[in-house]
Amino acid sequence: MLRRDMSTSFSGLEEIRVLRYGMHNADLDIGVGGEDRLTRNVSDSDSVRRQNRGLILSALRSGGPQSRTALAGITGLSHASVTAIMQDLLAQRIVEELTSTERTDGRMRGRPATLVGFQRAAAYVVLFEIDVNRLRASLVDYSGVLVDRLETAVSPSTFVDIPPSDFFTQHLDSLRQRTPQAAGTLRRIAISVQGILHPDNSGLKWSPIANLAGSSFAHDLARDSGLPVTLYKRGRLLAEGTRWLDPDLHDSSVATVFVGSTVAMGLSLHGQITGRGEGGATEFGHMNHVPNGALCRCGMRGCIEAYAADYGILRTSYSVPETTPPAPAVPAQQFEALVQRAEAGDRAATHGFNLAGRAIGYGLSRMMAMFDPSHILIVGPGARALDLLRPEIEAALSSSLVCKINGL
Amino acid sequence: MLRRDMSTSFSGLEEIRVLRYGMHNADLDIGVGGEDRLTRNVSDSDSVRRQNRGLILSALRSGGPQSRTALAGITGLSHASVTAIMQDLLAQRIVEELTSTERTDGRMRGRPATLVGFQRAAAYVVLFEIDVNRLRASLVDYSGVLVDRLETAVSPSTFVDIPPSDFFTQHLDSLRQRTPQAAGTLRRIAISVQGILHPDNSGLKWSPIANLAGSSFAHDLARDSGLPVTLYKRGRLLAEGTRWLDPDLHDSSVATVFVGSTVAMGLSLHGQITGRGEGGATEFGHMNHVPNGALCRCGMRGCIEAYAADYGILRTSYSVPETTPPAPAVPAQQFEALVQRAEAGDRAATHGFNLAGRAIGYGLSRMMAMFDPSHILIVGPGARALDLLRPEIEAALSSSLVCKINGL
DNA sequence: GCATTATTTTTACTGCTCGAAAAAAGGTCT
DNA sequence: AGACCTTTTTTCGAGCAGTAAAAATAATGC
Repeated sequence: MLRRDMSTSFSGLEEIRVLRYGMHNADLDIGVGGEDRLTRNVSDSDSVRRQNRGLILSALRSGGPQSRTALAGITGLSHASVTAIMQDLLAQRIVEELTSTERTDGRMRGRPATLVGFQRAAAYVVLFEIDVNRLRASLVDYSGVLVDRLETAVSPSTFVDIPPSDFFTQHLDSLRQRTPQAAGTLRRIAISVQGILHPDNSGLKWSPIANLAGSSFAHDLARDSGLPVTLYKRGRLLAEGTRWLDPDLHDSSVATVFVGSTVAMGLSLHGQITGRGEGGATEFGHMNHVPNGALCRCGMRGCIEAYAADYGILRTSYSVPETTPPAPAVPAQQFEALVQRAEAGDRAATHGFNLAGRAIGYGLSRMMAMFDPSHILIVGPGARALDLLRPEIEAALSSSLVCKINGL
Repeated sequence: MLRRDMSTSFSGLEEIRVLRYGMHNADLDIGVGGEDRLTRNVSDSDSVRRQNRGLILSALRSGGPQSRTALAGITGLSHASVTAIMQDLLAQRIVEELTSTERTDGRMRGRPATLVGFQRAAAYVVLFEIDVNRLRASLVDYSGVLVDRLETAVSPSTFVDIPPSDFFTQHLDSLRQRTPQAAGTLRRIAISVQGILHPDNSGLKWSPIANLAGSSFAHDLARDSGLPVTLYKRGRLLAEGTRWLDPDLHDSSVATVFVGSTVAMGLSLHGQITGRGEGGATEFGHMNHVPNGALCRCGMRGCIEAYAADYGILRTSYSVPETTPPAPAVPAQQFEALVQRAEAGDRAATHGFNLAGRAIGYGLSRMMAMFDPSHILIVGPGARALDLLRPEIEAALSSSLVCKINGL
C-alpha cells in the first residue's frame, strides 16, 4: 500500500547528518558573493565556475574524500576543470589532499590517486535545536562531524527568567570554551525552531515553546556573537538532512514528516527544498484535519498536530476532552509508557494512536493531491510508534485518488 | 481577509494568453538541445548562452517588441551581449527587426531605436482544450496571437464512435487547411486535459471525460501528425498562463484555481511551475474535503470537486442525494441559470454555492499549510459566481493558522 | 553644416571549459 | 637496476562566453 520507504523510521535522524545542512556549501563561498544569484539572473563565466564548484563540493559531501578523477566522472566535468577548481579550493583551504593510507580497490597498477576531502577545520557551525522541553547545542566541523554537544532542559518558565538570546549566547560561549580551536573559525549559527517565522528571520511570530515568540532573538544573537544566524523550521532541516541520508534521496522528491512534540513536514522536490518562503518549510502540523476539532497548541481547532503530536495522542488516550488546553510539554518517558501500553493492547492507548494515524494519513493524502513524493519518511520520537500508526495512515491514504489510480 | 488578488476573476482566462505556453521559448531552441540540462548539470559557455538567450526571449515575450538597449536594461546583460544574441536570433529567424512606425516616448533625440520582436510566422502551435462537453482547437502564432479556432461539442458517446486520436487528427487537418501558411511551420501540439496522466505522457490513466482514458491518443497523434504532442493538465496550463498575465505574477508564487466542470489548481513558486511530476499540476480537485462525503466523478467520496464543480453545486442545489452519481456534463446555460437563481436569493441555490465555497476554502487553507502563494486566482466558469462563493471561502480560510498569524 | 544625443556595433580583454598531450608517480617485468 | 605499463594529474592552446570602452550610426537642434 504505502511506499516501502515510509517504513524507514529514523527516530534518531535529527542527529549528526542533519547538521550537515549548517555546513552547506554556500556557507564557505567566501568572497564569491552567492547572493548575487538572487538579484542577477545573468549567466557569465563567474556563475559557470560557481556552478561547477558547487557540483564538486556537493559530490565531495555526499561521497566523502575522492580522487580528482572520480570527481570528474561523477560531476561530468573534464579532468582539467576539476584540477583548476581544486586548486582554487586548496588555496582557499576549503579542502585538503589526504595521504592515502592504502589502496582499497582491486586495481594496484598505475599512479595512485590522491584523495581530496574537506578540511575539517575549515569552518565550524553551531546548531541549536530548541524543543518544548529541551535545548540541544551542537558544534559541527566542516566535514559534518559532530565535535561537541550540550543539552539543557527547557521549561515554560525558562524564557521568563532569561531572554532567549542570552540563553543561546550562554551555550554558545560554553561550546567555544570547550573547543577553543573552533572558536576562531566559527562561521555560522543555525537554529532549528518550531513555529511561524518572522518574514525577516529575526525571530518567531508564534511558537509552541513558551515565551519564545515575540523577541527577535536571532537578530540579537547575531549582533552579540558577530556571526550570521539563521532560523530554520524543524521540517526544513529534516528535509535537508534526509537528502544527505541516502544518495537515492538526494535528488528525488521526499516528504519528511516529523512526529513528536509537534508535527512538522519538510518537502524536497527533485532535490530542491521547497515550501513556505525562504525558510522552505510548511505548516503541515497545522493543516486542518477536522473542522472545529480538537484544540491545538496553536489555539486553532482541528489541526493534525492536535491529534498526532505527543500531547494530542496523550489527550485522546486518557479520554481528556478535545477542548482541554494541551499540556505544555510531554516528558519522553511518559510518551514511551503510552507506546508500551498500546503495544500491549491497551484499548484507550491504541485509540489514541489510531486517531493520530488517521490525522497524519489524511494530511498525507491531502499533501499528495499536490505533490507526488517518491519517498515519505516518518521521523522523530513518534516514528517509534510507527507500527501503531500505520494501519490508519494506510487506510486514510487509500481514500486518495492518486493512490488508488497508481495502485499504491 | 483574503488577498486582494483573489478577487480578480479571469473567467475568460483560458483564452489566448494561456496559449502562449505552447509557444514557450524552449520550443524554438532548435539544435541547441535543451534536454541536455536534465542529464548534465555541468555549466559551460553553451549553457551560459542558453540561459541569457532565454532571458532575452522571456523579456521579449512579456514586454513585447523592444529595442536592444531596453532589453539590456531589463535583463542586466551588456549591450554587446544583447547584440550578439540578437544576431543569432535574427539569423535563426526567430525574431525580426520592426520598422519603427513612430516614436512613442517623449525623447526625440539621438539615434532612434530599432525595435525587435518575435517573428510571428516563425512557428505555429495547435492547442486542444478538451472538456467534458466541448473540444476547442486553436492555432496560435509564435507571438502568442490566436490565428484560428474551432469548437466542437463533445458528448459521452463521442469517443465511442471515434478513437480520440482520430478526433484530434480531424481537427488538426481542418486547422491546417484553413491556414495553409501555418501548416509548414507547425511545431508542436499541446493538449489541455483533465485527469491523471500516464507517466509516459502518452495518454490518461483516468479522466472525467467519457471514454478518453485508456487509449494512448497523445502517442498516436504524435505518430500520425509527425509533431511533438504534449499533454498538460488544465491546472498546469492555467498556472503558466497566469504567469504571463501580469508582470507581477511572472516571478511570484501563484495558486490558480479553476472552477468549472472540474476543480483544478496550478502552482507556481517563485516563477517555477511546480507540482506532480513533469506535468506540473495537482489533483487539487480530488483532495479530500470530507471523509466519506459526496460521491465524486472520480469514484471516490468527499473530494473538493464533488462539492465545488458545476455538477456538485447542481446536485447540492437540487437536494439530490450526495451519493447519486454525478451528471456526465452540465450545460453552460444550466449553470448560468443556477448562478442567477442564487443571486436572486434562492435558498437552495445559495446553499449549493455555500458548500462549494466551503470546500474550496478548506482546500485552499490546507494548501496554504504547505505553500504561501502571494496570489490566489480563481478562474474558469465558476469565477462567474465568485461573489457567491467568497463568504464561505473566507470563513474557511480564517480557520487557517497561517492566515490568522499573518493577519490575512 | 556641425554639435548634441542616444542607440547599436565593433574591438580589446578576461575568464571558463574542454581536448589532447605531456608530466608525474607508482608498480611490474626482465 | 632499469625499461615498460598503467593510471592520475597537470599543462597548453583553442574556442566561446561576457564586459567595458571606443567607434560607428542616425536622428535632432542651432
